Amino acid sequence: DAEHTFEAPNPAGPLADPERVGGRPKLFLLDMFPYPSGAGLHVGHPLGYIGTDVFGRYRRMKGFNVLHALGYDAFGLPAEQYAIETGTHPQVRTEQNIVNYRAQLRRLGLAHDPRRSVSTTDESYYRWTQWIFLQIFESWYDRDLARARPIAELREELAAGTRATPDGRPWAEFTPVEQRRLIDDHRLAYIAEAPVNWCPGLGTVLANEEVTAEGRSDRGNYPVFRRSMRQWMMRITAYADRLIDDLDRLDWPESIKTMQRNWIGRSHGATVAFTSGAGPIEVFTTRADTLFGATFMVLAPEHPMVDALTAPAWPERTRPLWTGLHPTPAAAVAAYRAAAAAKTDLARQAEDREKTGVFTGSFAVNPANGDLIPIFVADYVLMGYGTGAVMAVPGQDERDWEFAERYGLRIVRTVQPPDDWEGRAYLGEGPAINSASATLDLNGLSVEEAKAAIASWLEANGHGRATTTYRLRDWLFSRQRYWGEPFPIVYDDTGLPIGLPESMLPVTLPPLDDFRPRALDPDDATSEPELPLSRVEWWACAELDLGDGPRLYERELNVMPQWAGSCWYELRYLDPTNENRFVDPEVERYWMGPVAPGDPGGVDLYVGGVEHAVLHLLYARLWHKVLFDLGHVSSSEPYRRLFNQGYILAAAYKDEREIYVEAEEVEPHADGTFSYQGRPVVREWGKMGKSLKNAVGPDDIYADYGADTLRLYEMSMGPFDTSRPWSTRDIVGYYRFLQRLWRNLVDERTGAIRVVDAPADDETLRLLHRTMDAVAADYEALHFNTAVAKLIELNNHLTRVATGGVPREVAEPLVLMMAPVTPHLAEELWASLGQPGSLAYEPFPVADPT
RNA sequence: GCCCGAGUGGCGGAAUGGCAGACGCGGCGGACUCAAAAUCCGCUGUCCGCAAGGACGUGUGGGUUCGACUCCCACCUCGGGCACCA
Repeated sequence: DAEHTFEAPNPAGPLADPERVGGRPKLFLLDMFPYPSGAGLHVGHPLGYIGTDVFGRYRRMKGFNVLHALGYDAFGLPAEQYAIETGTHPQVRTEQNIVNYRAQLRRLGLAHDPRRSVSTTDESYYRWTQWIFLQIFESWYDRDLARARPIAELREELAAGTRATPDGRPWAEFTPVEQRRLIDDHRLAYIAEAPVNWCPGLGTVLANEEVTAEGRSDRGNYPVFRRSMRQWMMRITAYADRLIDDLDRLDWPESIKTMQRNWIGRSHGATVAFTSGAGPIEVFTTRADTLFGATFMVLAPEHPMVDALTAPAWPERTRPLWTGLHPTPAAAVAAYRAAAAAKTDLARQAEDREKTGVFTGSFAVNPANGDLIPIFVADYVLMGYGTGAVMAVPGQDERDWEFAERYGLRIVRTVQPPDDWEGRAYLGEGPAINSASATLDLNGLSVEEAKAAIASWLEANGHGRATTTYRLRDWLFSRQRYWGEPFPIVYDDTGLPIGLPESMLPVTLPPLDDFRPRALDPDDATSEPELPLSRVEWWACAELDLGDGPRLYERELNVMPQWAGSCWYELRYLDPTNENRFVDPEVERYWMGPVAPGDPGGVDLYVGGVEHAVLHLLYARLWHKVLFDLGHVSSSEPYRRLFNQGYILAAAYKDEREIYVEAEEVEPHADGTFSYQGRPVVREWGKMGKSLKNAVGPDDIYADYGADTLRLYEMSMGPFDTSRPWSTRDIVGYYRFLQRLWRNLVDERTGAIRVVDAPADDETLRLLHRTMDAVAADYEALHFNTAVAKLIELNNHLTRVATGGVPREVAEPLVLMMAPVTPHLAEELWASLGQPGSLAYEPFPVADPT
């Protein structure tokens, strides 16, 4: 039955077919699944899908049990934005879009297992997204064991006294609410009042990863404001080390690994305590060796100690430059803080990095030499990194040098620069200088030696210790929108969150006609988010029996971010109809389990664009690691091998207002210029899509040339990992090739097969075997463009020599070798050659070694 | 500024130490046709030459090697990522 050709058997569970699993090797192939946008597919979308399909078909012919499926990532802002633009409900819109996508993709002949095509918006899917959320909510990170554990175990340890409470009080003396708060503070999914990215234009807060360097929203390009709000967070920082270290075990492009490493931003250094009138001020530094050169301190404006450090009056002879002409330090600090708070990240960028700050009126003691050093507040120090305070060493830090110059602060070099050094702060290697006291002498030591020496001195004297900090922040996980997974969380009258029992899942998204976020002024930082789900009064407050009789609870009214569903979809592909578990453990072990010591396991090949380097690919790793820690999966990473396919680029045209015009309607001129509706436009190349108005739909291509030609063309345009410009004109060459191939094997007038049983000549045989070798190697290496070139060569040779008919011993392997790229044509030829059934599982031709 | 990646005909690209330009587009010429399309055959890096043939040629400059698109050094250009992260 052709309908079931590409159904991959599981070893267990509802899709089990142990006989067909047999002793075959397996291949789990995965594409980054699409958002089913209303605009439909363009020819750039399926490039990756075709590539994985060719590879999957090839491996199937090599005897592999291949799992290849495609689902839909349909929750989230893009789907909702589109629904708002078209005035249709997201539910309706999403269903229509998926139907449309399925139809368009079906024509491409992708060998997917249709039983496994899930949508993140299906109740049967997001029930498990909520279930996994609860697993995360009900877990904490045990730093000693470096893994997540069930929260119940933390409660037991606290109750038994084997783990101390933060303030040392016995657990039994905590009130029930205090106990819950303490537990909640340890959860991997937790609620916190924290600085977040508030985007009024989208009506929601956003994750750091969704905000551009310009301080605008990744989607829609609206301004984003830093603001403190109470939100759900995921404790991704607990996993920072493992997320970095385990990259070494992954077969991923080095560039993506580097991006993740940079995003996590691990720095080894030391925290050093400086004594002050308000108590010790902790700073983080990667250059503790320069401690003798710390001539002032700087705190972020939001630093909690700023108030306590603000002196009642200016010390005598404080320079006007330091006071900003304010009568008191308090006035100066208040004015500076107000100015800093009013700035968006955008404004901070626009200021061109000019360092500003204000003196607090108080001093700290440099522990190395006992010097009294002034304490400043300045916004070039960020509260979100390290301790939010720095020891300023202008001699060895460019930013501190700039600040010191501007405010006339002392500069002491503690590393000897080369003789010809004409620069300012010196960051390079050199012997330590000016770095000795009665108890410590670093002079003459190299940077590394000095770091080691001072680390032990700090530790021994109680002034500090070695520490590691990360740029990575916890993941902001709630959104003030409608079209997302509801949290499986309710609140009782304490206002503390309660995870719903598994029996109450799914918490279905209630129908809501007025799903739009309230229109807010995108530039108004002070506006408040409004939760669309709060409009559903019957739902927002629910009577539930959570074990102590029916009571009223408030539901969580935020929804999950669009990334939630994509954090685990590959696992659901494995066991899409399982109603008892998100995935059967045996099924997961079969498809994703580690195959050797040191192998993290995971999907065998994951193909997608580079744009998810620090979003989806980081979040999915986090979820997977939590599931691994809790024993729900055997693989410690979701994606063993990652491959970034290139993009299809297309010419885009901008008019004199810098606005893109419909590329299809642009007219080229003989002199190389272009015009649109009579006005001149300028050409550029960019990723095909709606925003550049340069999308080419697949339907015309299907109509003119057929799906096989489109597949063949996209695979031939260039290396799989390289972006390449679309050129409709070039397609005809591959169409001609397929026609030539057809005519070589089939008489066009009679429809009779042009295959002869006579043996092929030696030259043809040699070429055939060379081709079999090379094409297999190319498919294996994802070098589809060169595989096609070699098949064309073989066919061109046959066109020349086999005028009386093609020997069967050449025709059959040629058709089989074509099958991964052009399956429709190959199947037809295979049938014409008198072969029964599909060639999908025919062995791929193997070259005769002689 | 820092970190990646890439520069080869008119165009997309091939060759990863061994005949540079496979394969495709486009172009030129020819066959078939009343004609056109389709198809088939031949040519198509640049320069000199009627030709045979010769010289030059993989961003630029150097180096390693019997031999370099390929390896090394420096630079230029383009693309991507990060960017007050202490």
